[in-house]
Amino acid sequence: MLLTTLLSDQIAESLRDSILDGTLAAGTKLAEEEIATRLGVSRVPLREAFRVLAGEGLVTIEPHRGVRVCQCSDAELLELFEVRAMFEAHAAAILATTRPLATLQELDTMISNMKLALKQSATRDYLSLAERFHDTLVSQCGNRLLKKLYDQIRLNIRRYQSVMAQLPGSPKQSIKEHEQIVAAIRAGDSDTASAQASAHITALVNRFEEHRQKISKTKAAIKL
Amino acid sequence: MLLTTLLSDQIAESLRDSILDGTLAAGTKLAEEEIATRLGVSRVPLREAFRVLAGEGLVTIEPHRGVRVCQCSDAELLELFEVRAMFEAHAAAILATTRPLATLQELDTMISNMKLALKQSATRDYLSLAERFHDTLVSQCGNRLLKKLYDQIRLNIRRYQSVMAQLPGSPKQSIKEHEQIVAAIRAGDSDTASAQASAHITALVNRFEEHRQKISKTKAAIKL
DNA sequence: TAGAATCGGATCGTATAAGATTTATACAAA
DNA sequence: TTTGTATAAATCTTATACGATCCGATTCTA
Repeated sequence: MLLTTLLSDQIAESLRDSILDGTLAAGTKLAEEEIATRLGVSRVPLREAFRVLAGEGLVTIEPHRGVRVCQCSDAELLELFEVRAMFEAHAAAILATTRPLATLQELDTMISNMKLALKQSATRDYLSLAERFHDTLVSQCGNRLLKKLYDQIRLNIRRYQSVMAQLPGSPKQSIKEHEQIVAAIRAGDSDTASAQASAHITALVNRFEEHRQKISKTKAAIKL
Repeated sequence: MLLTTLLSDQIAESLRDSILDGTLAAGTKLAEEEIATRLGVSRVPLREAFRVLAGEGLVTIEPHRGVRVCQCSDAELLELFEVRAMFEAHAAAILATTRPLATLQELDTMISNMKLALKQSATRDYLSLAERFHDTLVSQCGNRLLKKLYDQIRLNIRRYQSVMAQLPGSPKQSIKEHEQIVAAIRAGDSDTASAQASAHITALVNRFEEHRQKISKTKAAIKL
């Protein structure tokens, strides 16, 4: 059999997918024996895959206790978003100085399509486009290390995508924010571009915070 | 509570140290058999250690071809410094809003000691203090994820510390820059604090760039 | 009931072997 | 000399088995 990709990488990918889509929920224990037999692989590549996932911050390895899917607290989630805001703000600032025409057109097209999706109530397409918008921002800034670290952040955020998607958002306002970012980049205004990019994420976090407070109040009411 | 450390982690630490201090130079191949026997361990934990180091960006794993110490190009080194500048600028901006008294005093003390070390021509102490200054900046900003990613960046930069330390720098100017960062933080001026922190790194990069150009000119002259 | 000893289960590390891929070497052909 | 191919060697990858070690829980003891 011709093996082009390493088995350990295939295992990592498989487990990563399961963690990101929620099949393996936070806190789930990943028992070596069980998963090895389930995937039909041996312990050696599986343990290597665990190390990769641990490096990505998706699982934690506790010596002699096993591997668990990371449990991300609300505080850590906020830290995640703060770092994400920093990355996107920096990327936007760089783009405002380089102003690559192709990228700007690409961003314009995405915003147009977002408007279209919104008009057709295609929420799924809309969210997909929004995600691609932000990825493009960072991908095109020219710093590959920046992108690499950003991808790692996004990996962890993606686990909470379903939660974030259900927030009572205002798509119209969101689209406007995207347009403001692109406008600032096109104008070559680094400061404004980074400020807008940062504010865009902050707005998302604020909505999450409000939602979380409602939830905790509801829980408190139930307890009474 | 973790009573024992995993052998794979000990191996990773050992190899990491050797890479950082230059014992294992960039491009060196890390043959499984050879290193396993040299360290007196078996290959399973060694392979796990390789995965950890790969996640830290210190080695690259080429399927069926082995593991090599990463070769960092000049362009990648510049990217590294740009990202580092972003991190420190962001940390400084946060500190300017929180202004923790203890941290400010700590930074003051470090600068005093830097002046002292400079007066005594204790270059080693001076560089060590400068490094701690920057670490403190990021450690005290309150975002642990930020610090975690920053540490990873620093790990890679540390490999080139000996090169950077030999640059014809101006310690007096450097100390002045540190003072300006602290002053901006104390004044609660986020924008200035981040700008100063960023400029401080940019100054370092500029010195590196000038030095690199001299080197390449020298090499070109030799070839003629 | 509190603390110590014990036991089961899972993880960790080693050793060994077979399968797969790359690299080296030798040799023939252009 | 260069190019291409076939074989061999070396190394990496994966599988499997076994013992050692550690954690958690249960049981025993005072």
